[in-house]
Amino acid sequence: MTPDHPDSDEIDLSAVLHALSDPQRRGIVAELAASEIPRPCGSFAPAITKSTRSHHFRVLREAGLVEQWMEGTSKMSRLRRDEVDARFPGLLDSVLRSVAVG
Amino acid sequence: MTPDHPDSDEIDLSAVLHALSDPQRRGIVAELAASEIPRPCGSFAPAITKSTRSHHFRVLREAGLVEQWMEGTSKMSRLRRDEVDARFPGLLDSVLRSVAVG
DNA sequence: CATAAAGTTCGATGATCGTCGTATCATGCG
DNA sequence: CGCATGATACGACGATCATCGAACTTTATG
Repeated sequence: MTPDHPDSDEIDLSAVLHALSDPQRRGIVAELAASEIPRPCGSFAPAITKSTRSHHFRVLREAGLVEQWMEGTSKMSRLRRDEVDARFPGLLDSVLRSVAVG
Repeated sequence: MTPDHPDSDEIDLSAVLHALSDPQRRGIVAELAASEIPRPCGSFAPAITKSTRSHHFRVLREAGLVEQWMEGTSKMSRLRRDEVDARFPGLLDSVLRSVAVG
């Protein structure tokens, strides 16, 4: 796997919770969870700048929440649901359910 | 309720996740969940300073995770498990289970 | 090759964070 | 009252954060 993607068993709880504590990033994760088909970064959070979005994706990737790979000129993103679930069972589900609530 | 304690329906997800993203605070919450009987603040996280501990408890209280009240010269703390569960079902459980993992 | 599109990188800026030490406040006890 | 105890308030410090704009890289396409 490309660099900056931690292995399943190296996903850090503090990093995950910190990554999810930002509403912008939580929105990206929620969208990613809802679509299930990989999408380019640019199709998320259109209200913010390219550089800010790039920063958010880096945080998500380094926390282990998202896998990314190049496809042409686009960088695709996928939610690492299974890996996160394997490390912290139920955490992602409860957070995603909470996003819908409040 | 004393000030700085948000109502159940006002508990903010970002605040909760941010509060739980700090290992020190996560340890306090885990201890609080394990004991179930209220304990004074001073009996937690003995490695850090009083003022730092006071800061952490304020973050936890303002996030809605902990309720505090005075008892003599001690300030007691209780995990607001039911209130947090009512707002974000399963979230606290999954985080506490994750604390045990890694 | 030239241009366009999609992201990254690099400061920079203002805000927030975790930690500390000291001073302060409230309560209990002699 | 005077003193001890438990906790908060107030700066202060370095670190990190979210955001931005401008410059750069990479890939595709004319």
